[in-house]
Amino acid sequence: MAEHLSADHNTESWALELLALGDEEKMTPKQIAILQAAVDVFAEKGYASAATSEIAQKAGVAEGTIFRYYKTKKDLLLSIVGPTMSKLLAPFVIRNFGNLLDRSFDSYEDFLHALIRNRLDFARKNFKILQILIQEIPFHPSLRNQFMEDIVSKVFERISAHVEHFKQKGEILDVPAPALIRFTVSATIGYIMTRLLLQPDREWNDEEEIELLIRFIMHGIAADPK
Amino acid sequence: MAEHLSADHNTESWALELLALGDEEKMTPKQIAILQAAVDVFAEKGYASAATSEIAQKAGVAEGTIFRYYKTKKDLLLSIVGPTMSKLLAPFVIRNFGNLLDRSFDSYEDFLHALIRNRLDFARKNFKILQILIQEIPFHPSLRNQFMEDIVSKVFERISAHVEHFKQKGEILDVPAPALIRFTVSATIGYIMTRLLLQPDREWNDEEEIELLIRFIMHGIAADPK
Amino acid sequence: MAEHLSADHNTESWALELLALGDEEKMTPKQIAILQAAVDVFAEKGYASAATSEIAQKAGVAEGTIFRYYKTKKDLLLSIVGPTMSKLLAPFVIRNFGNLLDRSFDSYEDFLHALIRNRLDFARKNFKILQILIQEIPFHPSLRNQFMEDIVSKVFERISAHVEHFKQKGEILDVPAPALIRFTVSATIGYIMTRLLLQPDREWNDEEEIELLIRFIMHGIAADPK
Amino acid sequence: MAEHLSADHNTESWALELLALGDEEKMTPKQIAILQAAVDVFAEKGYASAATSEIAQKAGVAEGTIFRYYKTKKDLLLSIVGPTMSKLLAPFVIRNFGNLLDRSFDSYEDFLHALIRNRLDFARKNFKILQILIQEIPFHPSLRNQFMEDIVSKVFERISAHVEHFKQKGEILDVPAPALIRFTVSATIGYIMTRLLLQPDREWNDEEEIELLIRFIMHGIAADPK
DNA sequence: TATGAATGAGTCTTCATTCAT
DNA sequence: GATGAATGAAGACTCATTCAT
Repeated sequence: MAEHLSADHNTESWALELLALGDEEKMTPKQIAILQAAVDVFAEKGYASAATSEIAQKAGVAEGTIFRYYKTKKDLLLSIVGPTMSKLLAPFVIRNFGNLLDRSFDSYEDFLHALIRNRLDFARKNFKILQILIQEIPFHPSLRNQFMEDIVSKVFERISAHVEHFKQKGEILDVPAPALIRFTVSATIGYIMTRLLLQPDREWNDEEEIELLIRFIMHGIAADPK
Repeated sequence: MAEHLSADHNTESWALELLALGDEEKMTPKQIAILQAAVDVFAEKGYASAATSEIAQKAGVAEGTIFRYYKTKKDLLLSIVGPTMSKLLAPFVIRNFGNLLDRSFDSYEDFLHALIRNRLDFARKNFKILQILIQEIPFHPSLRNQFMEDIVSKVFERISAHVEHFKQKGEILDVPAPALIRFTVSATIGYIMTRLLLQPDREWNDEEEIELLIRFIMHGIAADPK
Repeated sequence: MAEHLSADHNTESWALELLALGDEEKMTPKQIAILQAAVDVFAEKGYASAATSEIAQKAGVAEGTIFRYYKTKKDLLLSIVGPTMSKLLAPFVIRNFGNLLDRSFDSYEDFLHALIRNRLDFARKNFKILQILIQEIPFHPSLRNQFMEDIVSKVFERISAHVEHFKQKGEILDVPAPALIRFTVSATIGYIMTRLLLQPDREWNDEEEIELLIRFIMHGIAADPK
Repeated sequence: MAEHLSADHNTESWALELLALGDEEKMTPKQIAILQAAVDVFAEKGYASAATSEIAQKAGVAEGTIFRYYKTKKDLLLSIVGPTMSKLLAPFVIRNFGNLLDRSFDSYEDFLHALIRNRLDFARKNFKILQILIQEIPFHPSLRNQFMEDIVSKVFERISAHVEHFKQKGEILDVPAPALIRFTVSATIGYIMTRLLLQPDREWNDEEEIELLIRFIMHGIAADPK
């Protein structure tokens, strides 16, 4: 699992291997143009305010062409956010053969480091789509369900395994896992959102910030707890 | 400041005093009905997909009546989220006469406790409006600006004052305030969102959870912090 | 029943009394204009090829106005043909109190005479709508069912009563009623359609033609029927 | 003429001989498939609501292929109903060499019998196309003209010849031929439509029904006219 | 003040037809 | 010949907004 949570340049290579089906392979240039234009317009205007005519124009195709590839505007939305939601989940559901898990990370710090870097890279690469996803989840039951059932519960389950593992090793507090996970994930998401959404133009030294964040998560912000 | 960050029953009393102008005073019953209906429909459908006709129907007024009070649909939106955005900010911008701040909280823990309780109560009371606000901020420059300039920067500035205060007292780590604040706020928002949005139906013991959260923020999740 | 099958100038007065609800009373001038325009365009182009924009234009209203009165184009169609279908049926389902039936007509000829005149007048008055009705019945299950169940079977049932009555009186042949009715109705419809549809411009002496038709129905076309 | 009005198994043999040009000879399998699919879809949906894409799919050809054989959708329609309209007319326009007519039928009853059987068989074989034809005649002037000029007037003319013949023989009433023909044809069409369209699932004894129908046409429905 | 009928621009979607392959 | 991707005009329908009452 260390591999698919690594933050190498090919971070998402596993994803491509796993999810390539239906992705931008086997797609015509026009279809790719439609998808990219749709991502842009959905992100800028929001799904409901996005006009298929504008998407078509940005994609350089006739409006009717969109509907050859996607039966409805909603299909277009789902074909964008659906696979990304799966990719969001992917690194957590990779099968860990044998007891790979045990040897995966030497410490919770290492796990955190890989997790944060990996998801930061993922968010950077899929920024607009994630934006669309977050905006639209409340209004599309299918998305909402997929998110709650697949993402929230499965990610929780997987991280839970790690957390319990390190709890048993005595590395982290023996308190309920949900609270631990919520805290960890909140801090991570908070960093990523500030980094990419709130202050994208600030100069960031990611490595330092992540080290600091991990220190916060592990030891808090209280001074010298002696 | 202790007062306006307290979580008493009258938590928002200061808000009423400060922001009453334009609020539900001096409003006709019809206008109040319109606002309430609009909040419901905006929250359920999203601004763009909300029909003014549905709002009118739910409010029990004629379609045209809405436009007597609000020139456009967008005005209606802004009249809902604008004041709430101010209220979101309010507890942080209350003038602290003299050096009230110094004596406000005995410890950062106390400050955190008041902050979390207060904002949780606020979020609970204004749940739907906050939902609308978060949904619409990306699509309305006026909201976006108000949020970035008023909320983000001013809240940051105020919390920053507290943080520096406790940093000088040697209670918290001498690291850049932005990271400290981001971490604190992320953990707080993460709790509130889980509490109200992701798992509202779970049984929550808020007092215990908040205590645990503060312990996390202060001392992290590592076991045996000696 | 002799009354409502009479062919007086006020032939349809009973219908107005019975079916006035929802008819052109309580309608705004615009709604009436829409209905009339729709009848014209549906009859001329057929339902599927009729454009709501053309109906709006002919009615002198905005296109959106149509949809204030009729949720869909199909609703508009049904609101036109539905009531007419009921009126088509009406003269046959009037309650005949007591044994009114027995005394209604002195002979089958009298009955035929009233029937033909009455339905000819009705067809003349509702020519376009009947045209639309016939065109659209095959493609709208709701119309089809209404037609088969209400019209065909109920009209059959009512005429059947008359036929059996005169059969018992020894006026008409003792053969299965369905064949008798089919024959009578076919001859009647054939006359009406030739009269109004195939050769509307020919000069017609309706009274003579109807007398001849009744003679055919009663005694056939063979010469010297001794 | 007795031949082409007979109801033998090869009833339509004359048609094939006469109208084979442009019919299913010299046609590629694809073209035949297109025609058959078009008949099905036109009959089911109506011409205006039929999608060429659906026809192509049902025919197992590409959408573009249809337009290789038929320049427009309307051409496709006309190529279906046009020849059938001719066939509808055919048995009446066969040249009767010499005075064949005189010896054709011994009686008007015989003529009627052949006519009814023949057209019933024809209608059964061409049910869907006749359905399409009747539906579309009002909306296509070319069809309308062809129908009014070719069918109505020519069929009238031919039958008229028979009628006059039997009138002179003293077999049928000496009243205007149009009324006689209209009556005869109405009764015939009424039977065929009931038989095939209104109650196709009922058990029919065609021979008996036809005999009864002829009796009605010849002698009416009045009991014992002595 | 409040109404709600009326508007018409704008939306998504369909589909006959074309044309490069 | 045969394909099917691409087109774009046209269609049904929605909805924020206006205005006479």
